[in-house]
Amino acid sequence: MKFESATIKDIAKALNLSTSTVSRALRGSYEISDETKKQVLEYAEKINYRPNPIALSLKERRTRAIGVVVSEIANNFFSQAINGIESIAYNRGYHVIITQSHESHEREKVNVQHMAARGVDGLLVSLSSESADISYLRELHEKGMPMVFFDRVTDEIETHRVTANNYNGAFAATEHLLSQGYKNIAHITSSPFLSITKERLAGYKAALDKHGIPFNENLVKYCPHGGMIVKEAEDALHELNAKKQKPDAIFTTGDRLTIVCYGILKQMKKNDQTGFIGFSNTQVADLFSPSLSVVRQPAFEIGQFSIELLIQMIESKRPVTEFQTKILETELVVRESSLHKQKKSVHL
Amino acid sequence: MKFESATIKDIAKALNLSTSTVSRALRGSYEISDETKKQVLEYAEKINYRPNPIALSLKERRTRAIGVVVSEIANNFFSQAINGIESIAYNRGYHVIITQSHESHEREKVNVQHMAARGVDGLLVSLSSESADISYLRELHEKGMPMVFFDRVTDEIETHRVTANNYNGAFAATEHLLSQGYKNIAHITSSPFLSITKERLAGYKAALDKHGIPFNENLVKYCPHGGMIVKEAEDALHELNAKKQKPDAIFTTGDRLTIVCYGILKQMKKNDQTGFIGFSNTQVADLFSPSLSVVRQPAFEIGQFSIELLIQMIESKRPVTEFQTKILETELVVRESSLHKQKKSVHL
DNA sequence: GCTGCAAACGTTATCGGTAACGATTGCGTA
DNA sequence: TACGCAATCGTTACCGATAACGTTTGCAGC
Repeated sequence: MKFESATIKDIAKALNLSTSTVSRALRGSYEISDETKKQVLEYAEKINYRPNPIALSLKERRTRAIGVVVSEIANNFFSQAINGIESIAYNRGYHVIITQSHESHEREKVNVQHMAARGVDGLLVSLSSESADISYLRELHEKGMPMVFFDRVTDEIETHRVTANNYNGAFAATEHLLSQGYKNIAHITSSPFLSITKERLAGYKAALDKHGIPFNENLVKYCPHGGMIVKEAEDALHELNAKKQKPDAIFTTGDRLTIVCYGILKQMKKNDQTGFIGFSNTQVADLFSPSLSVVRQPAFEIGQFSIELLIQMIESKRPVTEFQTKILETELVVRESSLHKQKKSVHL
Repeated sequence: MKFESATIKDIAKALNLSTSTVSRALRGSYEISDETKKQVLEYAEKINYRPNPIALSLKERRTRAIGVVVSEIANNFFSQAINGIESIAYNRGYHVIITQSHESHEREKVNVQHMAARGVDGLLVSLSSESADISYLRELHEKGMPMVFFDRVTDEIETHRVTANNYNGAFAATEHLLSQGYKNIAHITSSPFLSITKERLAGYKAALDKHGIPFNENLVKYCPHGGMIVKEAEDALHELNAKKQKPDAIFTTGDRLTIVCYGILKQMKKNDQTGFIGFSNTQVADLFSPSLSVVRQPAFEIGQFSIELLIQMIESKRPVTEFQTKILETELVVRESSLHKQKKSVHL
């Protein structure tokens, strides 16, 4: 099967004109007489002519398309960020191509290279948890492909970055748990390679430090696939539970990981005894039982900032050399899960 | 900024050959001497040559890209369906371009037409709730664009369709509520234009009929935007609650609408008294309180079937004239929310 | 030596569109 | 009359790749 569309040539033939005359008439060039313009426009309208974007891309070396790589769209943070991206892109005349890495470095690479070859004008990248080697991105960047990192960023490539204030978010969450009287706070987090993991760990440590609690490495558990592999989270929780001094509270990172851990905790019937808070942008935290306290990231705004910066780079005449790192504040939303046991029991 | 890539011309110039020789050498043509082939391949490897897909698309009139339109990716059903689509497309060498209509007919049209113009080889479409007029899709279809409808389908266009068994799913859910002793079952659903709405309503009616309960039109509430506009759901629930004979159970359709309604019901403090079940593919139904009974659709498989059929059409030599409507069974997952009050109180 | 033929490569048209450049026409003016 | 110029349109090159067709070799065979 083949999908055929009217071309400028069809118009030219029908009206006995040259293709360039038709082209100029369609673009309203002053060189074309009003009468010819009218003829061309009317006929184009009649046969529902649409310029072929592929031919245009080839000629103009731009596609007005922007590529996005995230780990999973079935993740509230990313789907909200994508909505932010689209909200701006749409009005600026750009189309958004979404791809998923599923936390696989290989998949990420294939997607990025395919989009690059297909001529996207720029890339918005949130790295997969496996992506230690990003040389392929660096090459692309050196060849002049505009890119902006968001959420999971890297300092190996000099360009714009947009993230939440992961340090502050983690600090606030940890301090909140401390303020509720929890003293033995575990931290379940994603791949240690990720920027967000490091920043959140630093915030967690700093809050402990401020309140004179020594940092205990054994209370930090890494789930490299961020909750995509449930067993990683199960193992983490069971290991924590096997300690002689069990943690009395848990602080998790990552939308998916938070939900998964909370589910496992419920299965273990520990969710009424253990303080719990996590990074999550879920819209149903209120429906959980106990309702779920979260650190909420401004995902929509992160998406908006990212694409603003990207479009700015794309449309810049000169190569951009000054890059900014935009950091947006998170929001601590306290619900039942992180309140102290005594206080919680009032609610239940 | 501009992103430059090596072309066949660069190779030709460097090796003092013509572009066609290079082209043929790269494709391993018998017309090219082994020595030349070796030279070309080595140099291509060295400069990391990748054929320009845009030029190829222009020439070959195919892109190996498939366009998908859904209402929202932040919807468990759709994100799971997309994962199913990708799982097949990836292995068959197709790339997937995802777009969202946000339940807007206009947006859907723009997205589809852009993808068509950009030369996707085929389309996977789940209609927006506003899409009463699909003439633009019919035109595209008549011009030979392969398309498969999934989930929200139409019988105005003769092509493959893939859906869940919405009738059976609704029937089972309603009958289940009846079996729990509920007698006054409300039905909150999406836009009346949608195929899924009609099918589910029919299943609901049939179950009532089977059990001798008269159908009451006032117990059916439509939320045309499927939960995207929360007020629609609020109004529906408040209207139902204002009746002198309040419904004792609610059956909802749509991932988003189900979650939204359940949240409102909780706000109204009615969720412990009202039986509740809804179409949803959420993975956190267990975490809700009371845990949420759902009709689960085989979203991943629906995605897989859809793209299988689409690729089949795309790669068919002759125009396809025999179309199938694939209907996959749903799964009734009973949890606390739909159990009868007495039984439920045991659990709480 | 001439012809025939195959091997190995170059030329050119093509996809659809844009733009630099050329060409033709009519008209005003020296 | 001839020249310049504007108005209006056509020709052609180009973007990157492929493929039909053409061309240049060298060598075998008569």
